[in-house]
Amino acid sequence: MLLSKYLLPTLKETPADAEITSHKLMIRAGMLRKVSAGIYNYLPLCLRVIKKIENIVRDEMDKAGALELLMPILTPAELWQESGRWTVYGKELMRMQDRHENEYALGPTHEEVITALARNEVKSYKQLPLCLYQIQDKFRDEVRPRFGVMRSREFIMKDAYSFHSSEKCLDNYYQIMYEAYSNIFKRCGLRFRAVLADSGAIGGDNTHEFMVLAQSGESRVISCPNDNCGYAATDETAKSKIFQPEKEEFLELRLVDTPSQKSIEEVSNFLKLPKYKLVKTLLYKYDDGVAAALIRGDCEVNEIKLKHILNTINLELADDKTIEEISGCEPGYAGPLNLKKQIKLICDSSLKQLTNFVVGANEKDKHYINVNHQRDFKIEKFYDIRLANPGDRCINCDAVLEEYRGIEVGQIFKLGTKYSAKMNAVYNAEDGKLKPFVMGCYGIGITRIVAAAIEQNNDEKGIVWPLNIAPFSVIILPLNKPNSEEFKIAEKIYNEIKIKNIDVVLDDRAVGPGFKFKDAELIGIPYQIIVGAKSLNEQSIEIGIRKTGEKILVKISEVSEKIEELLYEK
RNA sequence: CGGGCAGUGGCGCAGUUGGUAGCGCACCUGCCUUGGGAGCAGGGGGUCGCUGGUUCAAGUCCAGUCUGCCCGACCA
Repeated sequence: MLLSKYLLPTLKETPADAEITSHKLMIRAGMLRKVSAGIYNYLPLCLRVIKKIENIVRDEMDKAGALELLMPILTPAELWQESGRWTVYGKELMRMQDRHENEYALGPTHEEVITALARNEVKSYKQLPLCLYQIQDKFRDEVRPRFGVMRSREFIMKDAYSFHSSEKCLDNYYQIMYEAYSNIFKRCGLRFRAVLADSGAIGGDNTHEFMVLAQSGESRVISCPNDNCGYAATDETAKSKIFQPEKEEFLELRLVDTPSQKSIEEVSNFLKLPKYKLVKTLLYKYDDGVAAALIRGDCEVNEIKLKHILNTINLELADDKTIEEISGCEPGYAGPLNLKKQIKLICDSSLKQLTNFVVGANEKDKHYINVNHQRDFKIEKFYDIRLANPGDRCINCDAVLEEYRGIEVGQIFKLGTKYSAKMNAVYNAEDGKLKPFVMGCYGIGITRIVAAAIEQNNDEKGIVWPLNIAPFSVIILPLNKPNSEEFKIAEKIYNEIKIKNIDVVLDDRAVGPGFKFKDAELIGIPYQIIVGAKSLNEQSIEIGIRKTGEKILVKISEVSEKIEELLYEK
């Protein structure tokens, strides 16, 4: 490839609306241009990276026995209605009508389409297991697209779906996919962790997210530093152990004045009691009802966990009016005793050991002290609704948990029969009976990998591509003007390397050396072949290594050999 | 959806009390230069987001509207 014929609009200045490193660099390096909010042109340099990643993904998917196919982007509403997601998916689903006013959605994921395909085409257990995948544009109408391709409304995703005749077979294949995913991210040169996660709108029980470690990541992961344990989970899912106070002898329940003391902080200071001796009562509205979540004062409620327990997707803290209706008093004094209306109590297990604690009295400016559950109010069951935090202890090995931030680049799910049962996707089992497919699904955000790779691999000069996903492996920089001696040698080296099937680009533009160096560094090509007068006297050129800044002097006659050595032996 | 900010050549920005739309980068032509975004000379490119209003006169003032960005809420 000749750079003079390439579209490479690099910028000296950082665009005003880019916030994170990868977004800035993708724009400056001439990879990305915005078309509309969360919608982008991927310029040629970017597409080369995308294709490299796609090919790694294809290779690993094929090795895992998956078959590539291509489904439509435009999908009919009926399929989404069958699964129930036409309503459940909410506003993120991009919807549209055709001229006959039939409704469609631009696919954000393809469980429905693939399940409908399998329902029609896969009839027998003999055809199972089967895994199909595609690499395709996906649409999600994000509330707030941001950070360039990190959170965009149209993006490229690899989505795979597997069909099995038993849970056991799915478990087995899930493990194969786990390995395939690990290989993919390793080959892309990413530092990542697989963590336990919540399954969100796609559904299913068991799921791992693959997180690329980065400060700019939008996800928070709680992990165990003990390598033998390896526990790691997103903050939505993470469990932990916390400090448990000694049980005390029950003291007499008392109503005390706490004038204008509402928050845990205030009441704790006022009564001179540690926060863990207080119990928070939070009222939540969900679907048509209200529930009270009880948790120790030094802990926070994890709303995702609470959603699962209440089996709802709509959950929000109750407004002041609702609080008054339930507790009979203004917000700040709600408690489990004497509630005006009986509602469901969801009690966190942090209360289990707790004795003689404080709760709101459902009366203005009053709290109860020396409250004990079972004596003063009944708790039928304890749940885990607590947000895990770094500093808590690991549930497996008791080590102190850590926290880091990550970019989610992939997720694998066990769906079970969630979709096949609803959509009546059945096959003939060995015993002659009709059974719904047991399914799994597996996604990778291809374009998000591009951004994640840049987040992890950059310096003050620009991008530093991992070799396997670099748009070009080698860039040749003749430092003199066209038709000079340097240019002729550079062209010769270019032709030599090109026939070896190496991705090489020749910077044959009629610009100064500084310009060429800056661009080569900005776009992050791993190896530069520098052809300049300085070393030419000695019949040598320099090979610059982007990552280290190191320069190796090599005889002109040995350049292509040396390049091969660098590319294939490292 | 709530709060804040902003829309002026491709990009980054300036434009004062209303009075001929400017600068840097990029682009084009020529000369010159080639180990770190060089220099000189010349040049092209704009209905100042849109609609309406005030005014002799609006990028500038007023009203409305659209779009974008940031924070929050939300989120495979």
